[in-house]
Amino acid sequence: MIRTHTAGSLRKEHTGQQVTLAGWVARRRDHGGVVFIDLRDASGVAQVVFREEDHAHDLRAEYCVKVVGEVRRRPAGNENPDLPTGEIEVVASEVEVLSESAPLPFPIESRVDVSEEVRLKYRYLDIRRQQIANAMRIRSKATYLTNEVMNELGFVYVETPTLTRSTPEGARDFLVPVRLQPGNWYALPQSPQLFKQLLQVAGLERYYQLAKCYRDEDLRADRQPEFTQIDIEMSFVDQEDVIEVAERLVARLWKEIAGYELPTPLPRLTYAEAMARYGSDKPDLRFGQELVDMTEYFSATSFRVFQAEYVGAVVMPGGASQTRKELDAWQEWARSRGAKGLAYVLVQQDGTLGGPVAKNLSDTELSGLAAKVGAQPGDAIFFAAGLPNPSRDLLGAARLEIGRRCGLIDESQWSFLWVVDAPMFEPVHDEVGREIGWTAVHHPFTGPKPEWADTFQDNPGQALAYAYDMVCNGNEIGGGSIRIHRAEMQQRVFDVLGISKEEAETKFGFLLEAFKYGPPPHGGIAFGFDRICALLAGGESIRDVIAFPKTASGYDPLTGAPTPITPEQRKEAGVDARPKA
RNA sequence: GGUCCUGUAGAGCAGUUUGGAGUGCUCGCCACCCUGUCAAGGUGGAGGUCGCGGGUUCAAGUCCCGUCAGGACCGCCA
Repeated sequence: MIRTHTAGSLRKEHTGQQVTLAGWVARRRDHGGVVFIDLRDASGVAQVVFREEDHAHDLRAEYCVKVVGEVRRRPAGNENPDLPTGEIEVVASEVEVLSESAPLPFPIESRVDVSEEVRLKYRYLDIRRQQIANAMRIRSKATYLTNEVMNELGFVYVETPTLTRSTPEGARDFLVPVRLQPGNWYALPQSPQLFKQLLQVAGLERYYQLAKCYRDEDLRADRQPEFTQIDIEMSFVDQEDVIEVAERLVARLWKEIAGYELPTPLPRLTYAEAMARYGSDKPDLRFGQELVDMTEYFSATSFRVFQAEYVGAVVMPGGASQTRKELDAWQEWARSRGAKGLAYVLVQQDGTLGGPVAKNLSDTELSGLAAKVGAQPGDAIFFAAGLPNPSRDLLGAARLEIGRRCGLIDESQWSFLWVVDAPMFEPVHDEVGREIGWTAVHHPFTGPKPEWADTFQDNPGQALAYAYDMVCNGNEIGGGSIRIHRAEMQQRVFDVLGISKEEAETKFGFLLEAFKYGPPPHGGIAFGFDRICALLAGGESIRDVIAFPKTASGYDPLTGAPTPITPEQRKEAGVDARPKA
């Protein structure tokens, strides 16, 4: 090594030692006769002092330098208690510029926000910033811990192919042309789902992998076209076994990285309960404002809007003092989510009820309303009425918006839970809204809960899946299920989904074939590793914990990918080859 | 596919409502001064395709149309 010490490790115990440091010029404070340089390397920062004969005047921000000097205690009164190395400084006797830096496209040592686009274009500079570097280290630590825990629990790490077969279900595939077989295409895996089940047939019993997954769908703040899952599958288990492994993994990650003791076993909500109380299948339990079911309360109402299959309410504390403009903005907000609007009643300070909806309600309805929904004087009550699912979705979204706007969410808190007993199927609608069949909520290999094993096909809308999602602070961070391992049951699921024997054979034939050879009962779970890291790093976006992320249009500002290909590449790749009929 | 927000010097912004000279702020950059700073300080200076194209107008950063890029959301993501 061209250095003898790292900058951030120097302490007063090193006083008197001759050291050689190597790193970057983080800051320069030039007083003419004396120049201070904050020298940064991966370990931290140390102050280097230059006297006028040392030519430090020409050093600039982010020059890469080697410095030889003597560690000494800072003169009394000049210590910096804010720095770990603040008791000492290095008096430079020699400085060598290892490489110069052009003027920076954005400041590295500063707190100002820089647009993400510029940061991503110069991501290598962005990662020099402490916050991003820290996020990278947190992710690294999470990777090590995951491997540690899974190893301790006896799991076998298996890598599965990233050039594989296109699966017509689910998300859009990224496709890769195959030069050796023009007209045929690989797909990048949306997840290793089928492989991990095959590994159960293979008898490995406990499989895991940090798996890259690829989905060609529109992006969001928490979605990238390529992302990483902690993928886990186990044989001879039921739901409790998978949940226990999942909790041990997550508990270790949060304990070692966030210093948080996971309160295991985690609380559980059924899907139905989560939807009824929070209007979400991934409720954020860090605040209250639960939904109130008002269907019964308004069962005899003469107000047309509330003569609906479902009427629900959510309370906004202090919401009665909103201006007309703010209340109109809520309507606009609801319409932007596809709703007709968001009915509201304002509870005035004297307890009387105001707002356009109030005059449509009877005296009886008005008199008990505030008490029924738990509203105090000064609050606003929002209502949604109509079909249960979209109404609850709207109220659930309103609840989150209320939580954010009213500052009800304690950001220092962690809230974990399981959401279990999700429906197995949901109806498929045609263009005019008629139900024309069923689709799997999870995927077609998800088993029914034991009590639905024999009857799910008779009542697909009611049947519950043997599935579980882990939720943290309103984010689904992992989800899994107990799989179907019997051909007979799988066939009944395909029947419900309207998948013919021939179709199933074409799409999943290799899995069904494998299941002829003594498949063990099995189940598993997959965690969104990027989201977990983002939560642990305290970031808003998973882009913060991905070294080289892409923008919302799938563009990489650094490399410029994706790019056009040359006619030669196009020809050779066989992109335009006609498949044999 | 849809809705909304944003685009002005290397970075972060103001200016756009009510059209009138590229008008301004903070940081950075360059030169000089400065021996105890740590977001150092001081003096001076450079730096602009107001995203791009078109239109209206005597005149457009500002108004209109289109387009591109970034962000957020809906659809989508088994």
